Amino acid sequence: MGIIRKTESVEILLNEFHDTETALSTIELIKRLGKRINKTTIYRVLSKLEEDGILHSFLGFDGVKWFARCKACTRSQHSDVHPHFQCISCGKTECLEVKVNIPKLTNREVLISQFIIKGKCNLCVA
Amino acid sequence: MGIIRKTESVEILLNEFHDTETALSTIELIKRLGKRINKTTIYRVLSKLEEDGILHSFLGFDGVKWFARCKACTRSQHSDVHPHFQCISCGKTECLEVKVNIPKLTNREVLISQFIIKGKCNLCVA
DNA sequence: CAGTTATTAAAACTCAGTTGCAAATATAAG
DNA sequence: CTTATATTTGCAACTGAGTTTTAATAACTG
Ligand SMILES: [Mn+2]
Ligand SMILES: [Mn+2]
Ligand SMILES: [Zn+2]
Ligand SMILES: [Zn+2]
Repeated sequence: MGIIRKTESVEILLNEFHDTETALSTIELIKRLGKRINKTTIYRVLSKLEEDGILHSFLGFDGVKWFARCKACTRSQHSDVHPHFQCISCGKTECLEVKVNIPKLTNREVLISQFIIKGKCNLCVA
Repeated sequence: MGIIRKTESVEILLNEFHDTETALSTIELIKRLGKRINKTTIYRVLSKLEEDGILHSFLGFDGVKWFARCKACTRSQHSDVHPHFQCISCGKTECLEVKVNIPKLTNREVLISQFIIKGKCNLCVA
């Protein structure tokens, strides 16, 4: 059950993602918006936006949840299966628009996969 | 600074991994050993064994930490860069002995990567 | 065995995320 | 515009994995 009503919280959160291509962690969003929106609401709106295919999420190396805008997903079809890149220097975390090769596994059914890469981003490589 | 002394805790924990090829979560290990070893000690010994290249770790989809035996790692060289498979039915989590293709990224330095796949294991596919 | 140093248990703590519930507000009906 | 109703929100309390602190204990060294 995704978003039904266009509330202020929904608009504020959508706006954060409107400005940027990079992913945002729940922590960062609470830091930015915690005075305007209760953290419970932030978590709830984010997961509703994910259900609606507007955002997708993944876990960073530290186990914190990150969200990023979807390109072409709907409520029924989530097609954002790309790797994510996390920079150890500046923290920037982004979607990598490349195809993931999921290895052929005999006798196993693959449902979801998550590929996360840690390193130095284009701005932080010396 | 890895393991220096052969203590009972170290032996008990190593023994858990000796029996099995599959990964074990910290949660499962605390459930199994929590009456014999304090959970703090479990966490500490596990991370020391990881430093020594005896175990390697990764985060499951729920953000819980899993550990598995290394094949050919040392303190200085961790070479366990394979995907991990987590079964949604039985919970079994295992190392996949296949090569991961890390996508070529321009202007970025790759340090670590984690690839985790969720699905149904060989025993649970109907 | 005795001295030194690493390791352990226990309890308190941290912190991301969740739950329950009453108050607030968006939306639709009249 | 006003009212009814169902969704959404804020707050406070909670959960649970993992960490920190400190004093006691056990492993190594000679
Ligand atoms: Mn993405
Ligand atoms: Mn493995
Ligand atoms: Zn960077
Ligand atoms: Zn299974």
